[in-house]
Amino acid sequence: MEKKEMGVKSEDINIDSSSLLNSYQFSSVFDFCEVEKSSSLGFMELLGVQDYSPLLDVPQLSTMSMKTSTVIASSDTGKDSSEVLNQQQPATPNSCSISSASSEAVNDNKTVVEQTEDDEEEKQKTNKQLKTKKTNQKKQREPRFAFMTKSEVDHLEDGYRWRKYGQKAVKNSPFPRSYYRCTTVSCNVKKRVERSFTDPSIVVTTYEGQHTHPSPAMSRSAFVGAQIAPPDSLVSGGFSTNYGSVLQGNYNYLSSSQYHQQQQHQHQQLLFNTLSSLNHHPYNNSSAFTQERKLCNQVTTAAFLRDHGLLQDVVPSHMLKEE
DNA sequence: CGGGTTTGACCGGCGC
DNA sequence: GCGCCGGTCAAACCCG
Repeated sequence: MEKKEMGVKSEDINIDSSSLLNSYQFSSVFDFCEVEKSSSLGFMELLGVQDYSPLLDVPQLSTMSMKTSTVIASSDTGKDSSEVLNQQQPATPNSCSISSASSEAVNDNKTVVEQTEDDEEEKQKTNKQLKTKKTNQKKQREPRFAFMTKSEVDHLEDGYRWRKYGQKAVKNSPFPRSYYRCTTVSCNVKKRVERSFTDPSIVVTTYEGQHTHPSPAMSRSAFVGAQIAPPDSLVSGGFSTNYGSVLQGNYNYLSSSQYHQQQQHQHQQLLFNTLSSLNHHPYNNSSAFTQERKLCNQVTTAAFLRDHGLLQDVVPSHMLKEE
């Protein structure tokens, strides 16, 4: 199948709909998330947007997001819609892109039934068949969140411990894709890491699922006294990433809702750091990039302003006022 | 020796 | 049905 140039075209977005300023800001999220409208709503939740229901009734919004979605999806039609940022090519070489995808039920049924056969090969075959039968029902995917990050290293430190379980060559790309699983037992979060081949300085990290536990770095923090550590300090509790320091603090004794909020905060922090790094992209003098960066900033501003009490303390004012 | 990585094989989904 | 491709498995290997 012929691969089509993908990307968010600025001209596809009706940015003159001033009467829909609020909607426009959200539509930017949709556009930059490069996801379908429905998936974008998951992203709204991620960003802490409580009430986005009015947006569903904005025809222009729907049109815009669907339009973009079509552009993105056109390279590989019929693909699993939950696979949003699995792009052979990034949206545009310089665009920032944060993707989210959601799916309903989770099927992590991987039970392998014990066999009493003596023949090893036969046993393995049978196991595989059973496994196949078990997972016969349409495989459901965990929610996914993708980040495009400008970074020298492929595997970005995010505070969790990962075990690599596979690596595959990516079609049309000289860079392989690595598959990681969270090492914590009973936590089936996965992550995919690949480098954009049109802009090798950008790493696309896709998280699948939600951690069922605090990050080890956080636990250490709690263990040594849970003090707020200076940024970029690993030993004293916080942890830094290649794209900036990620939140630190006490993860012990959190209620589930608090923990959920913390996780959300962490995602937001990752998002923020990603956008920050893109703000200093060397190629950001292109008009297309500037245009999209403006949108990005609006997106973050809009989303962050809706985050009552979580992010205002970490978002520098110049980021909020920029452009 | 335990935990992580590498890598070829395998499997399921999908398009033709 | 066949081939391609993304995702996963698991044996072999590596390393502290």
